[in-house]
Amino acid sequence: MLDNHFDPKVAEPRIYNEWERSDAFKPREGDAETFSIVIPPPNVTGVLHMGHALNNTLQDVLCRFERMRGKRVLWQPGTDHAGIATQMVVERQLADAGGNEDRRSLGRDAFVDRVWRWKEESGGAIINQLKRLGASCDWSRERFTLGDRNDPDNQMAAAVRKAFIDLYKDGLIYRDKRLVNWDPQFQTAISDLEVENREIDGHFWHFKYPIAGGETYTYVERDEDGNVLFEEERDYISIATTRPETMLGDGAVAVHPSDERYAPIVGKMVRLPLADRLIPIITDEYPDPDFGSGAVKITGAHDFNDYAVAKRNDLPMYPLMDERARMIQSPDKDGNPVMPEKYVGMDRFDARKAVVQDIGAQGLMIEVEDKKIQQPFGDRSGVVIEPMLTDQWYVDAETLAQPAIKAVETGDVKFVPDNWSKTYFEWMRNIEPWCISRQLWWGHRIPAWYGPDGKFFVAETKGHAIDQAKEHYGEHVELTQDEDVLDTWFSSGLWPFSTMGWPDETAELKDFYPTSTLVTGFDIIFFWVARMMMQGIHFMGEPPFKEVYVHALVRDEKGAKMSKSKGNVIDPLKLVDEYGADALRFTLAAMAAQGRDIKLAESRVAGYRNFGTKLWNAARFCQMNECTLWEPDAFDPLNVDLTVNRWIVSETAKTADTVVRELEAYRFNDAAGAIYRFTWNVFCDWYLELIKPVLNGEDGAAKDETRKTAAWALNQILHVLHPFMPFVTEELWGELSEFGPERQNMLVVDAWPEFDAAARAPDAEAEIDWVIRLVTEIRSVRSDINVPAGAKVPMTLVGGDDEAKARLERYSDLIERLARLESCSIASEIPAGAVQAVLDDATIALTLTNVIDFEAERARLEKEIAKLNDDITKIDKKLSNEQFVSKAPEHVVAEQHERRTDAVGARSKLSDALTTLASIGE
RNA sequence: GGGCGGUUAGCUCAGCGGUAGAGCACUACGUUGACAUCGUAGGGGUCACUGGUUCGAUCCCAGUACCGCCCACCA
Repeated sequence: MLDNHFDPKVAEPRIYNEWERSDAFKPREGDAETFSIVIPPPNVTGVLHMGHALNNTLQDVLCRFERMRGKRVLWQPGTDHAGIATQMVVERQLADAGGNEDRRSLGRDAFVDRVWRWKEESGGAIINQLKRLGASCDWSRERFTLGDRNDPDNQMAAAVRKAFIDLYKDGLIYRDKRLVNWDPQFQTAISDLEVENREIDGHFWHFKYPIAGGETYTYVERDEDGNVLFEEERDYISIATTRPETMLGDGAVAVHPSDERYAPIVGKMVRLPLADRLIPIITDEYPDPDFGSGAVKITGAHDFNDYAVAKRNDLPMYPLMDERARMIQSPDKDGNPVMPEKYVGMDRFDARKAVVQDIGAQGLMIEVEDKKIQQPFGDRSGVVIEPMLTDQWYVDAETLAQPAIKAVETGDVKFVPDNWSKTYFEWMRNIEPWCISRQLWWGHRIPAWYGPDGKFFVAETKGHAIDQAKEHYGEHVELTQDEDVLDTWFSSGLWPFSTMGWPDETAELKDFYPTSTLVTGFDIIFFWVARMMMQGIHFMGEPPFKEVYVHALVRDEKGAKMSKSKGNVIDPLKLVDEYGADALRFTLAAMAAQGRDIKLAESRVAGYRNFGTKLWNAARFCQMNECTLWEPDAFDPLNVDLTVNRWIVSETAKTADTVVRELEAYRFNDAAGAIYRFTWNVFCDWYLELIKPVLNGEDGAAKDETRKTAAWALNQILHVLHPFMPFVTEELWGELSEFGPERQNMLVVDAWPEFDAAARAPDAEAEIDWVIRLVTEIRSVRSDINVPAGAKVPMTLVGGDDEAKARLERYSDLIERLARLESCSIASEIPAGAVQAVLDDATIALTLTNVIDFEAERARLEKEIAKLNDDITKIDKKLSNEQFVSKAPEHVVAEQHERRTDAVGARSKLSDALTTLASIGE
């Protein structure tokens, strides 16, 4: 006998172990259709958050669904080494340890070893957390983006090397010196995507750059019509900046060619204050005459715009800072120092203060404006990014993007919902070269070796590089490997095929690539989806997935992004502890409508926990009534006789169809809603109530059939609900099944129910629907006029067609029970003093002489009548509109007529009742 | 500056050219042998605003107002 509650804490781990032990998550054998998903690999040292919970729940729903449908399902799991993020954690650990150790003092090998140890220590955590959620990944295939460090054949690393070398050979990877986003905290380059622009409070300093030789000019400011607003003699040009320290590296001052204010001095030199160099005033399209003074200082080596201007105009670019953003000396083309000695070694922000002060001291400060300014921050480090001129490795993303764009344009790859393809196109069509080198230690080292003169050789191994070098130099030379590692996303981009054994031609690749679906949040469309598309198409010849289901991001109840600093993080594991994994999963699925974000309210989780309990108790009821003898082969749902059984078979089939349809369209919420409503509002609320008299009655064919049907319907529920609530359904399946020797399998691998169209029984649906409506109507009336819940009253059906009468007779026992009636009968006259309600064209009369509440009854009737009047008025308005009658589709017009007839009929009956009531009341 | 979403019941959200829905919360009643993590009944919405298309608009179109997100080099 089942307990009266399901205890997820005990049952879930046990069930999960059983699944794993039975290899339920491995792709089944055979040649059935395949279905594959690669997991978005979580950071190896990460902790499961709500985003993972949603992402993996949805993947698991799909995998379990398809597995039950008989497909060979591979859900490929694994973790990502997450270069910067992980290195950062370990560096912080060193710092927190309080010793003098840091990354540099440890040295590369020792540090990397430290990170590996941290990975080994914490790397299992997130996997175990995914298991607690119920994720049905094939864990025997777990992969790590860095591979296994003890494996000399490390295939994941081989895949990365091969990808790099092939792209290099194809001219799609190159080395270049250009301005990159430099993170002074981590001392590495980062890609555009890892930069977060934030608006902060800053200042806008206005300086004077004196014209060389003390020359002056007439500065004239005009309005739109050319009228002079302001005019003065100046011996300077006014420039404005939010970053004064960069002025030390200015190469010119630029003005717009059309800017007449500065026309007199274009081509002249200004004296750069502090640095005491002469720089030219040039024209360029870049400056906006309406912004600031219209004159822009050009610091080619520390600003992306200025870099472009400097390149166009062949201006010198002076690097001003080192890797930690401390000011450094830089020579000009004649070898003279550019940086005044006093600033050398200063931090950039200290230098800023010093420059501002020194400019002021020289009387060259015009004003300081407080201003909101956009500043780039490293998304991991949180420090201001410094544009720096460095040598880096780049991927020619533009070339790789073309087929990736085309694949989506042609529909080979579909985004669901489709509007995300716009976001994808927008980015892909404007893609910039992808900087893939990182000055980190944790990652795949770049397979390039340098000769003594800086010439590099890209090769699989050092040996091969040396061979190449020998050919190049004509003699053996010592080579040193590039110090840098690759951007994490370079290896993540290979994930759909590297995890399946690429570059080897494996059976897995043949069977499971391309994958069926990618399930991901929209925040990594650029980072990951785009890169997988580019690399997948390039290396495998076809896109890595057929569909990309993009789900929402989980927010807190107020819609704020969950973040540790806000303290609004809801820990999915706490919810699992409290409500069970099934409840959390169901909540996430039910809320996965295709919007932008999911605001999670804990009350929903509690609600779905209750749903699990409801199901549990329904099963318990079935068990008590011996509805557990399910022998699917021996029972044919199409062959049941009792209307109520034919009805539940029909409703079950309808629901299963809906769930399939909705899941195939990724409408998880609709699928979840359908099975929820069926289970609770149809099976529990009505079917079980309707069959109680049969189950409590005498043994016989009817009881036997009903037991079997109930068991069957419950079984269908367990199957259809399993993808959403795998634990409780598996537990019930185990508890209620009679395990014969031939039925050893668990629900997780059992077959999804197939339904014959013949399972649908419209006549049974109509009949039971009538009973339900009748009972509901009676209950409603009773409640409205305050009939005590325990009071049993006689009911009489007056009027109505033969079918209604027949139904009443057929179900009188049931109706009496469910509506708490003393009796029900059929009469041609309404009994005196009866309370009346209308069902179709029949009148329901309740005789309650002793218990009637006249006032309540009058109020009830008046309200009903008013409502009907309202309806009728609305309908009349429509029907009297010629345009409506002539233009609306026939069935709509007919429906209005029908509704009017019904309403008028009901109104007349209720009006009569009101009149009668008035006469009694007096 | 571009782009994309959102605005529906107290809250969190579905829906969608033809009588506005769910969960939670709320109210009343209820110890009917599955279930109080429950049952029965009920209250609650001019579907942001303004125009347009249409016989008919919460739904389609345009605009407005708020809110949110993404992208972008205004020094």
